[in-house]
Amino acid sequence: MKPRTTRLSCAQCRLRTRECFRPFSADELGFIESFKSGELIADVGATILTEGSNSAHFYTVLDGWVFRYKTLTDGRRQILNYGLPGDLVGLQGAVSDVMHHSVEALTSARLCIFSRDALWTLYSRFPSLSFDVTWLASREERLLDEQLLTIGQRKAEERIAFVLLRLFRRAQHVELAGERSVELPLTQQHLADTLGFSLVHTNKTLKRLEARRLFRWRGRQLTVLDPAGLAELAQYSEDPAMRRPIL
Amino acid sequence: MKPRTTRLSCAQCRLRTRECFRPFSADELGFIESFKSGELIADVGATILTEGSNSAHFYTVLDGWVFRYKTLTDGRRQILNYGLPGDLVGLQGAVSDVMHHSVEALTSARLCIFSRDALWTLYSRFPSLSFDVTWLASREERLLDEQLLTIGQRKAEERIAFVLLRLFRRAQHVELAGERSVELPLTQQHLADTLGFSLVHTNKTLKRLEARRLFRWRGRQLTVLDPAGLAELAQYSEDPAMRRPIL
DNA sequence: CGCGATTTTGAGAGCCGTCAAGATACGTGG
DNA sequence: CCACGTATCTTGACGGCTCTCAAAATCGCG
Repeated sequence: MKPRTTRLSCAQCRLRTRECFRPFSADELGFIESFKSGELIADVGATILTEGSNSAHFYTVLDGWVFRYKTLTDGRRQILNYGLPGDLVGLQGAVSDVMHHSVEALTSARLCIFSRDALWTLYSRFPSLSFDVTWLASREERLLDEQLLTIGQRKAEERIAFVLLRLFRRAQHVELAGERSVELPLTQQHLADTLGFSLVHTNKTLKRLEARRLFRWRGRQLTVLDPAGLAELAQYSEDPAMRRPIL
Repeated sequence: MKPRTTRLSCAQCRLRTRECFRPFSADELGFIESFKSGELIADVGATILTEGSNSAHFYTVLDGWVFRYKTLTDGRRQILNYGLPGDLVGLQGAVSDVMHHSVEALTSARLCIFSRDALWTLYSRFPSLSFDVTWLASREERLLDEQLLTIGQRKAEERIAFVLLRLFRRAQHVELAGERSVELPLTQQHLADTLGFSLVHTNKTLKRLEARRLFRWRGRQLTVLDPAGLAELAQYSEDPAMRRPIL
């Protein structure tokens, strides 16, 4: 009988069984297995990667939520994006030398650790996985493009509608959300720092939208009451569900 | 608006001789050569890629400036980033299926055409070039992160300082700018759509900065009078010059 | 029950958008 | 070479969106 390890083999990884991820060959799984150098458990608020440092690792989120952010010297903080299970974080630091943003755990989180040095081996031996990495980078870019459009051009109510609906759909896709509701681990301060608004203005806009019965957000529970209305307000276009890669 | 195509060997490509790009092996050059399926000449204002379409190609900018943008249904436009010689555009459409942004020529431009189908061959046969593609995607992500911080958190004067200095440095890096000045092909409307400001407010802020003698922008010529002052205002950190890849 | 974190609400100030009009630059045809 | 039209830039006035400051209410947790 095998000794019980703290880490699951990739083939048994509960994440991979979810419908939203593409299946992998035994070869691929074997390599990823060897590529993986452990798991990281991060408590709420723990800093996973720090801007300006050069990390030896990058990660796949296995469990929980994290977020990427940048700050200015006087403390202003911009949240760039959120990481949910299946998302890759820290690739940028692995490809270039220095991290240009920080990553923090929004909930307690479990991450799969990859060594940066091993990335080159992946590229030389597994074209399919290399392509996956590029796919993931390209998806991140798309999310950033959308966020830039949101912050640059959408008005307050549209911004909130867009960001909440986007997070809801992303959570749904990885089976973290039900048909109408999701447990959102954000505070209004997080949302404000995502939108580029002050906390006060975020709160007032949120209340106005709730009064319009588009959604209800109490405690950690976000309930989407009128998905179509939200989508119309935000000019949110649903993207076709497809099975995506994961490292 | 009608595209013409020509052909030029990659080994002789004048872009590659510039110091800012990494050297390539004969093998790599040979493959890129076969990978290249022609050149596209785009006139000022020509649309190179369209959001929602699925393009069969992606491109490297050889000459001129282009920009990526997204729009809302009522015409609001967010410029996401600019493409200068050496930059890759349209990779996202090649990796996923549909383009999620549009690309337009800011000046008349010449682009190297790559067939999307050939991307897979590149990944299976040239790990080094695959890694380059990922490097380029990661660099684009970094620029978007910065822009998100700029639009979300920086104030009007800081935003303009940051964007102008960033464009100036990028142009310098590819030898499009001199020690103190560059020919910027943007209108104030482009800048406004980049910053998320109205044209009027952009103009007034621009005048205020010129009055502080940080730069002068007359006609198409931008002259940086006080780089250190600009950098401090914008909290712009120079990144070390390094030789970067190009496809 | 008490404390810190988070949320909520009000008031006043200021940044930024819209509207409008004029000025300047540039290309084209007469 | 000038006239004219279009694109771009500039400036002023005014309204509104968003910020800051402040304080109270609520929640989460030991």
